[in-house]
Amino acid sequence: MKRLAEHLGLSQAAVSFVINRSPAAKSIPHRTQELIRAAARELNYRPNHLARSLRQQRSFTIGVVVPEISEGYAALVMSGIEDHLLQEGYFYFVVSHRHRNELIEEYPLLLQQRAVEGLIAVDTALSEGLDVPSVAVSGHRDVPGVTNIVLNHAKAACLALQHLASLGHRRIAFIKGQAFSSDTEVRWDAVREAAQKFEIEVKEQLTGQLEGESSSPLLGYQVTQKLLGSGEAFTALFTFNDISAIGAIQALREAGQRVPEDVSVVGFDDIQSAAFQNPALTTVRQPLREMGMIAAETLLQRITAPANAPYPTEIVIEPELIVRGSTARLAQPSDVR
Amino acid sequence: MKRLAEHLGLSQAAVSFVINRSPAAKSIPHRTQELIRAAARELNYRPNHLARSLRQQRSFTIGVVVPEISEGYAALVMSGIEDHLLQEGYFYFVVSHRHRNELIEEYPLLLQQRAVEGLIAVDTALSEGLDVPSVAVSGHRDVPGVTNIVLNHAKAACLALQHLASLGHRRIAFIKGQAFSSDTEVRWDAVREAAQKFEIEVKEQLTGQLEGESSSPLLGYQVTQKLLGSGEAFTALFTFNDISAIGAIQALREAGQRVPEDVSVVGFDDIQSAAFQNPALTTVRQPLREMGMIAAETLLQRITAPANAPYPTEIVIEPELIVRGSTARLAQPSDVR
DNA sequence: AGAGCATAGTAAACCGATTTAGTAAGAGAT
DNA sequence: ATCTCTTACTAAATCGGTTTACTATGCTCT
Repeated sequence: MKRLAEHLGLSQAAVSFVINRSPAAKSIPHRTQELIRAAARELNYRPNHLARSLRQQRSFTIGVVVPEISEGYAALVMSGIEDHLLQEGYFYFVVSHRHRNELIEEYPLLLQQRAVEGLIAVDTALSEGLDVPSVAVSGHRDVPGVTNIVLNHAKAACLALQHLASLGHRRIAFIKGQAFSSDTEVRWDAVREAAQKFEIEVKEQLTGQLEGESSSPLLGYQVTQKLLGSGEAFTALFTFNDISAIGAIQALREAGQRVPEDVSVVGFDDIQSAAFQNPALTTVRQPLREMGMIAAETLLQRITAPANAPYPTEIVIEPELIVRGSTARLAQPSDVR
Repeated sequence: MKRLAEHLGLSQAAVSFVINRSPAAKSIPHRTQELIRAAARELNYRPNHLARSLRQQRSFTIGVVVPEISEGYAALVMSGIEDHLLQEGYFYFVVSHRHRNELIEEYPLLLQQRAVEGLIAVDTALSEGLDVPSVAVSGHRDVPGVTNIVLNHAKAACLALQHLASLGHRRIAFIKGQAFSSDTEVRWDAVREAAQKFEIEVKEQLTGQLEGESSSPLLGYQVTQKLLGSGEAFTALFTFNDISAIGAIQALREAGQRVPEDVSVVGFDDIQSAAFQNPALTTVRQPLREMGMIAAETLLQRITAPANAPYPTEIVIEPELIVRGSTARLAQPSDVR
């Protein structure tokens, strides 16, 4: 920019006014403005965003914290976030912590050092004391300064169990999420409540839990093998997510159970490949992309709002049941009394 | 930092020397250093990364350009990139262009404005005239300043066709990638060459092409329907990627063909869910995560190397054939003469 | 005593922009 | 002729650090 100003024989200030169409530019005649713009184009001038951010104390950058990138869940949310963010002229940093606690603590601080104007945490518990507005997708802890975007888990559980109950299922097995997943606890509470409502017994031996960091179908496969080995019969299985449902179906098949004839399976999330499984997965759809978009939108609103303006602490998203081929009516009720 | 210096009764320079452990700090006695560090900890001082980047002309930031985030392909590569980058203290911006040309042009410029020290383009053609070192994953155009990371497509095609040929298949259908995908052309050339080698005829009516922006199995489903409608019989299908293979299998089934008994299907990529399809997908594995890591590693090496140092223009990655359940020996040779 | 050197710092320039406060020149009003 | 107002800018401060060049003090050696 210094070169530009010199080349034009003007001051940097004048150039800056014109380039930024700042109100101060009104005192600069049209002809000069044209000259400046032409020169900028000719010299291929692009303002240095760092310098601008430093001076204006506006970086137009936000930080996104996710557990890991490969996961269908985070990728979908990110794609929604990105959609809204780039459209509004913001860029974002992504960091993934792989559930390592020291990283979960450290990354938000590092991001703030990099002058992000806000944070979006996906399936990650944010600690207190952040200096910037934050949004937590699937956040359930009540942290000052954080807006939680949560699914209506009560409804989600009802949709799934109602569907299974209406097909005649009473002996239902469940797969809970990993302990570190934010939704695990809330969803499990919702499931138990819904089960009570539909008078379905939740048996200890028929509840498994995903274990392990990765998000591979293998985890669901292993838990399902355990459930099958418990000796308790079941005619339906409600899994924590679609990925584990895929593994579960594999395990059921290998044990000689047909899906959905012998065992119905309901997944969760509705990831892209859910529709193209064989059989296609019946699942509780979380609108992950939309949740990402809403997260970004909410965050930007909070960033541009006055510092002490009130903000929502929770935004509830409605789930939807997508019925496909992995659930079917129970042929002969197993629950004969 | 100004506050810190005042609070200590020292100059900013002294504080800076100590905080950064710069060589100039050697003239500052241990006791004072301790004092400074203690105060920094106490006041919870965190240096402003923008200011630092501006002065040092080092942002420790790189830009990653991808077609879209939801795709399994890009997500896997990104996860490899992230792994290496964060470990080395770099952060990165992600932008996705969704195959819109003006964005493909514009984003690298915007990223450079944001002072990225390098670019990684995933399945995206970089234009010439970039000011920073760049790496293109699956880049095939020869652009000055760009290191291409490419799969050995010749080998990939051989692996797949050799496998099919050894199972007795001669009438093989092919699904090419979308025109905008960087690998499409190179891979297709490799396939034709390999076909010649194994004396397999590549018939016009038995070659389809994916069409459409999205990366859903639906695309593969539609192309396969066309292939089935062509009237030409085939006993094997080699698809452009696993996603389309999944759709293809669906279409084959609906047309009454069993996989693998009637038609063998070979996919490409080996995405996570490939192993958990039913039947599990035989596929040519691209080590996408490793490719991402290598891309990041190469880029950082180039960034820290002297400006005019020589750099690799191409790094070739070897594919691997993963045989699973979607391919089988041909029961009765269809190619009776 | 004076030169030479190490020690312990500091003042000020600098990175590349934005922004505030101010100025010089000319026009119009009185 | 002088005052005021507008026009068309400019000088310099600023953002928050890093870095270069320099200084003041004390010690050692001859």
